[in-house]
Formats: sequence, C-alpha cells, structure tokens
Amino acid sequence: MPRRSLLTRGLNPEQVEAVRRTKGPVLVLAGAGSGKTRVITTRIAYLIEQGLAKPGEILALTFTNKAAAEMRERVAKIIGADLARDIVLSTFHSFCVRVLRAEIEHVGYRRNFTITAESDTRTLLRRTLEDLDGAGETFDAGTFLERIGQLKSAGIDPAGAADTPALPKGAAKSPEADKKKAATAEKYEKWLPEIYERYQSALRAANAVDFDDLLLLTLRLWREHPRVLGRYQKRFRYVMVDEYQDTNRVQYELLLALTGKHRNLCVVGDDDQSIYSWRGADIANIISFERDFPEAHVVKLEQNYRSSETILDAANHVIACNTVRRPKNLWSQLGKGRRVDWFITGDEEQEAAEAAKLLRYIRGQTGAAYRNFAVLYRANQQSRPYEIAFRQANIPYVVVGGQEFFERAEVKDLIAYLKIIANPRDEAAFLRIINVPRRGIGDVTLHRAHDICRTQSMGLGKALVSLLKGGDLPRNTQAGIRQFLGIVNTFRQKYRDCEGRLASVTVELVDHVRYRADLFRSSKSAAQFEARWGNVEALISAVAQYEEQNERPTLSGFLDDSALVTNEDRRDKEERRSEAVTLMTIHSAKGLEFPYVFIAGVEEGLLPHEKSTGKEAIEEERRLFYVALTRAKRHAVLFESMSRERYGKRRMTKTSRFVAEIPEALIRRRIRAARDMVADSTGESAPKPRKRKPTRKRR
DNA sequence: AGACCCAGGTTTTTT
DNA sequence: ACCTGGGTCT
Repeated sequence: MPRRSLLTRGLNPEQVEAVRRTKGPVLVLAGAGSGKTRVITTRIAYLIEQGLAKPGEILALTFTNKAAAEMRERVAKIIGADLARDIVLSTFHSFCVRVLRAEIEHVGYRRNFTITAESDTRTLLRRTLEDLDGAGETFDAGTFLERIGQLKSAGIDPAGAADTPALPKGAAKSPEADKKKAATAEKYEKWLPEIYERYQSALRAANAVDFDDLLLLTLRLWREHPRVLGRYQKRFRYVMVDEYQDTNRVQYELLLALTGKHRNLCVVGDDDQSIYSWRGADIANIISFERDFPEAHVVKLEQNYRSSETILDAANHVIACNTVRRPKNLWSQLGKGRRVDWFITGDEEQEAAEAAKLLRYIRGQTGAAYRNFAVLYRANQQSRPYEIAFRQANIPYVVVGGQEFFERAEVKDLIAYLKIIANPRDEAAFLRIINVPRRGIGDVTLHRAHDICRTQSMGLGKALVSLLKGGDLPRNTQAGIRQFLGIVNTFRQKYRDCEGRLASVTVELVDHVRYRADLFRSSKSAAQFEARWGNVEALISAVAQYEEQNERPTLSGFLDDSALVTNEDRRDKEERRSEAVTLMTIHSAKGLEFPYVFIAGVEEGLLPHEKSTGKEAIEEERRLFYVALTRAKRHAVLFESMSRERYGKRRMTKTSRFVAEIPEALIRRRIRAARDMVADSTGESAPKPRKRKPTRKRR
C-alpha cells in the first residue's frame, strides 16, 4: 500500500497512473505536449519518496545530454539537489561509457580506450579500404560506413552481415542508371562483410570504439559475463527510458538484459514522433512493446497542454493518415485559436521575406518576443534565404546546427594530441597529428610504417621506431619522428602526474608544439587566424571547465565528454534564452515548443523529401510534418514557394501532399505571389502550378 | 607541399 | 550552385 503522496497533485488521472504504476513493465504512450517530462520526473521523485528505491538505484536514460540535464534539474526541484545528484540519469551512450570504463577489459579492450568521432571513423575506413585496392577495386567509404552503421545498430556482427540484405533504396531514374546502381550495390554487398570485419579490427587494434560500439560492447559484455550483468541488474531496480520510440535494436536488447530480473522497466514515448529510423531507430520497439512484455501496463497520455485545438486537430488529421501507428486521440482544452495559415509565394526569397513580414506583423499585434518564433525546415540549406531576409529586416535570429565545435580542424588536431596521449594505440589520432605542425613526416614514411604495422602486426608508434632503427630515412624525417615521440612521451608523463590540473598541462602542450605559430602560418587571413586561435582557446577553457566540474578529472574523462557532447549542450543558458528567432531543422525541434511556428518549404520533394520513397519512408516524413505542427502553441504557419532552386537549377514545385490532409476548415490559404504566376492556380483548394517558366528570374 | 582541376554528390544527424 | 575528395602538375 503506497503512502499518500502529494507529488501527484495537479496531474491528470492518466499521468497519476503512469507515476504510481511502479512495478513491472509500463509503456507510457505520451502524445505530443502531454506532459511527458513531468511524468518521468515525478515518477522518479515518487520512487524515492515511497522508499521504493534509493536515488542510485534508479536509472533514467535519454537520448540527448540536454534532455538528461533538464530532467535532473526538474527532479532536483522536487527532491533537492543532493538526492538528485545520485540518480543515474544520462544518455544511453554516456551510460555505456561509464560501464565500459569500468569493465571493458572483459571484452578485450584496454581501459584507456578512446571514442572515435564519426568523422574520424571515415578516415579510418578509408585507410582500411586502401589496403583492399590491391584487389583492383575502388570504394566509397561513406557507402560502407552507412551500411556498417545500420548493421551495428541492428546488432549484427561482420559474420552476420553476409546474410543480411541491404535496405531497399529509392528507385533510380533510368533503367541504365538502375542497372549500374544494382551492379555497384552488388559489388558493395559482396565486400561488405570483409570490410566491416577489417574496420572493426582496425578500431580494435587502435583500442578505439565508435559510437555504436559503446552500445554494442556493453551488450556483449553483459551477454558474455552474466555475473557482471547480474551486478547491474541488482543495482538498477528501476529503469526508465525517455523517447523510447527512438531506441534501436541494440538499445532495446540492453534494456531487456538489464531489466531481465525485476522487469521494472518504464518506457515513455510516442510512435507518432519517431523520426530517426534512418539512424537505426526501430519503431517496432514501441509498436509491439506488449509482445515483448506481455504483462505490461499501457498508459496513454492524450491530453495536450501545449497547442490550440485547431493546431492539434490539424495535426491529428495529418497523422491519422499513417497506417503503422498506435491509434490515439490527442485533445486540448486551450481553445480553438487561429487557423493554420498557408502562404504561397513565388520563390524562396519571397517566402522568407513574407515570413519576416508576418513575424513583424504578429509582433506588432501581440507584442510577442522574438524567441517565441521558430522557423522549421526539412533541410539545412533552407535556412539561407531566411537568414538573408531576417538580416535585412533586422530580425535577430540564431541558426541551430551547423558545424560542431569539436569538428573544427584545429580542435580536432588538439583532441588528437590528447587522444594519442591517453591511448597510444589510437591510430586515427596518430595519423592526424604526426605531421602537424610539419615535421617532415610525409606520406612515404607513413606508408612504410603502415606496411610494417600490417606485416609485423605492431602499432604505428612501434613501427616508426623500427623505421628509425633501419636508418634509411631522410635526416629531417628521423628528427621529426624523434621529436614527435618525445612530445608524446613527455606529455603522457605530465598528464599522469598533473593531479587533475589538465588545463595547465594542455596550455603547455599547445605551447610546446608551437601550435599557434603553425596556425598563423597556415591561415589565409588575420581574421581566419583569430577565429582558429579562438577555437583553440575555447578548447582549453573547455578543459578547464571540465576540470572544475569533476571531482576526479582525467584525460580520458575529458575526451569522453568531448566525444559525447554536442554544440547544443555547450551553448549556455544565457545564450539559449537569447532574444532571437530560432531557425532549425524539424529534427532538432523535437521536444521543443514555440508560440509561433513557421514551417518552411511545404513542398513535394522537400517535405516529404525526394530521397524518401516507399510507404514507410513517407510515413516517417508525415511524422516529421506532425512533429513540426505540434511544436506550435498558438499559431502554425506553412510556407510554400512555387519555384525553388535546388542543386543549382530552378524548378517549379508542387504543394506537399500533407497540406491536403489538413481539413479545409482548419487552414487558410493565402497567395503572396505575383498575380501572373498564380493565374492558373487560384480558386481550387490545392493549387497545382503548371510547368511554366517562373516570371521572376533569380538574381 | 601546395596549387589547380575535375567529378560526383547533394536529407535528416540525439551520441 | 557548391563543396569535397582525389588526382595531377609544378
């Protein structure tokens, strides 16, 4: 009999049910804006309050650092920061890093393993492929990487890759292209298991793991070492998962293993918001939860606390067109509100200009702040015209996305230094900086070293030493190698002895390799140099920050953080609260809300995207549109251009099929194009621009 | 090592 | 249109 709890005050009956149903598997189907985060945080607090679990016995998994941080903050508000600190609340990946840092030796890696960034993974694979070029083949690394990623998120190893068919790709345009593609695809499929295998051994030899490995190795660890698994099972008596619709096969298996004993697994998600299948998310995990957990309780949260009835109604009608989903009916009590507006303009410049105009108008009418607006789009390239128009109209904006801090060349260089210091075997890191700054160690030397690695199976470092011994290297190359090895050894020692004072050693390292001078030399302008050096300084302060925030800072710890953290996480609160319109992809808008949402480019080819063909893919695109609509609290506005420039060519467009799925009574069509452009498309509810040359030429 | 040119390809990207 | 990677030339 649970003690009386005040925690559930203000929750609706379904939310209360979700909070109090603590035993056994629970699936909370949480529609958009239904107070999902509130339920999870309250549930955590409830478990602790009722004495069902100590904070350290609760594991709550999210997909983003941001979500994890937000959740911890909200739990802390309820139960206090001290208790909240001990809850294991993190992303799947960080959780696995934690496990692996302690246990990875069981599965044949060393404790000081490094995490290979996605971009480095490419380089690594390319090098792997080079060895195969002897077979007279040239391959594109990206293609393999994508397939290997898919296999890995499905939990398939190289051996299993041979009998796994490729996912069907979109149809090619012509029969010849079709045939050619098929031939290429066949070739790739033939080589896939071999290449996957080699890629995996290269990582292994480098004592490095990629993102997928974090999950995969944890699963393997648990499967092969039941006693280790037993410890985790015993410790985590309650497991909760946010955004469950985004879990992939491996994550699902991890959950299954971890909760195998007590089965206290509570997953929260919304199949209608599953938009990451291309990253391996398996919608089957949520669709058929009860098949895997027959004793599961299902709680549906259908009251929406975010959007007006009109917006919700429109969104409901759209999503109802999907066939693969769990039926639900979201409702709202927030009043009818405004109709969805649908603006049709001539081209993308007009579209953005119109958006700017409307934004100003709404601001004038309502006094809404800039941060109450978001422009959402399918593809990043769509931000351009909006940026230009907003700049012209003096509207402050921030573009979410773009190049990640840790992907900048100078940052990667220094990270590579740190990696090679932390993990001497990290070959990718090695190759990246062995000749940065220039030390006269060129391709020839590296290839020779690489050959030694392969024939005598030793690490690059050792291979270089043996090359030195051979004595037939150019003198400056010899000096370069000695110098490089010296730096690495010296700093390995320094980092070991620094007692957590990582930042100051890092400053010393940057000084020692004369990185600043090298940046200056290779920069094309003073401004570029300043920007790059600024990044270096930012990295150093990131080290300093890490050092401050951790009780036992280690180099590996910092590297883990930097591998798992995104730009968005680094952005501080100040910045996030900033008074500006947000421009971002629909994908990155998931979980957010804005009073005014502008959806750009509701056109065939863009939303749904032309690359998404087939029923399943179209349904995912529809979910994307649904996610976009349900971000809006008060007013959703669609923008469509009658012509759009793509890949350098201006083409006429067609209205997105999804627009017609919104009942006419809920939407208002507004033409904002030159009259001669729309002469043949007025009157009907769905305008179909004929094949005509746009009147307005691009400038 | 760096400059230069051509070919290919363009989605989304929690970690 | 634009960027990237790869190859070749200087």
